[in-house]
Amino acid sequence: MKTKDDIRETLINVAGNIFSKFGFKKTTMDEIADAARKGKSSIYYYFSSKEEIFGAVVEKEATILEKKILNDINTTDDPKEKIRKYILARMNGIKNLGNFYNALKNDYLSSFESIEKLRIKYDKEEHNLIKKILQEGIEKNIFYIKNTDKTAKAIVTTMKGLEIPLIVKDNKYKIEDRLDDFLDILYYGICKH
Amino acid sequence: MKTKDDIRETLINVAGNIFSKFGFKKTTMDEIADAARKGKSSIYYYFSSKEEIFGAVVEKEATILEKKILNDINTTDDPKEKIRKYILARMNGIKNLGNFYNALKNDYLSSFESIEKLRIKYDKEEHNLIKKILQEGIEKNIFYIKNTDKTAKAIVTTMKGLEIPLIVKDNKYKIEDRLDDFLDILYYGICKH
DNA sequence: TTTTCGACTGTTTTACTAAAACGTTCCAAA
DNA sequence: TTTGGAACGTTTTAGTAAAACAGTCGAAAA
Repeated sequence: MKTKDDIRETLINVAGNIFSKFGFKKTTMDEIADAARKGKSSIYYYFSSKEEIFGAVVEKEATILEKKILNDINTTDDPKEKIRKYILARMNGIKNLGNFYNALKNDYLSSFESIEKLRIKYDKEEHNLIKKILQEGIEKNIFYIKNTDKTAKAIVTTMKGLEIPLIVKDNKYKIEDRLDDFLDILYYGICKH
Repeated sequence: MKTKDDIRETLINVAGNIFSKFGFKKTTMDEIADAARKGKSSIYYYFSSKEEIFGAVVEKEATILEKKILNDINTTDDPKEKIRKYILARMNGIKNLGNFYNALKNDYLSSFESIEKLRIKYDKEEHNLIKKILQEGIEKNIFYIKNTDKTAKAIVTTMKGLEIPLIVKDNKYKIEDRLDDFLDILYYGICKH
């Protein structure tokens, strides 16, 4: 017998499939209900609104991405390599999460408060993770960084810049091709020493 | 007596004011004509289409920005300082040019071919300018760079990332506050040496 | 000859409306 | 506890006639 949580999860998966295809606005509660073989109003027994079920979908995807990233960076001990793996995993994840993010943007120009809160939460986690890698690099005597907080901020912002071609759906853009040029600057800078 | 070119330029200025306020789509040829105290069809004596006069406006603004940038970076001989001045001038310029760029984006999702060509042209000029500064730095024994072309590409991409908060109109965002953290990484990297 | 513009053309946008679809609630049944 | 049919108020859509639009033309003014 299926528990309440099981059905909730099924609904999240079903809804996720439809949302990723049609975006938030063009997905109707009826469609989700039909695909889940339920009555439309039954969904309201599990979620209080369309926005809430969408938020649950996004949160699930983000959690999967986070796990994948953490897993990837733990395949190495070298902080330099960790940063590399981090950026690669993140960029590849963005391609998928970007679907949801974009779907939102195109539907409503302003996103929801609940999603915005999620974004801020993951931004903070991202910042802390980078910071941790940097500190690890300092301890291992590999990095020399005056202010890990500011440096992490700079790296995160730069990474967001790298992401744009992905979100704008520039298909010919290959991260791997450019990543090493970036890392080279990030690690060693351009000044003589 | 005003020459044809004089009137053309007046029209560009008048149109520029209106375009920057209302964007491409919401600006009508009648409005431009009225503001210039001309009949609408007279404008077609100077420009072949609405798109052409818009292109002329954008080109003029871009040229002004380019002059300002070139002027700024020539106030110093230090390549490091040149890059700093370049980014500052560029970012501040984007705030204004962003008006036009955004106006276009919000009106039509896809921009015009003619504007796209301009963008590509200025992207190339930007790349070459950065490359020139880098080479100057190498000659002066300040920079150590394996591949100036790839490095210039990396810097330009990073700069585009820095621009986003400006285009998204994040008013509290101050470039100056973060610029030096970026430059510190760009110049010296994060690795011990 | 160079420049201007009123009148015109075909197309696109707007303003309006009624009908359909939507998210959400309610409540009785399972 | 869980389900879904019916109903509610709101939003979106489809359709349409009128207005506004970009662009043309040819005659007149400079």
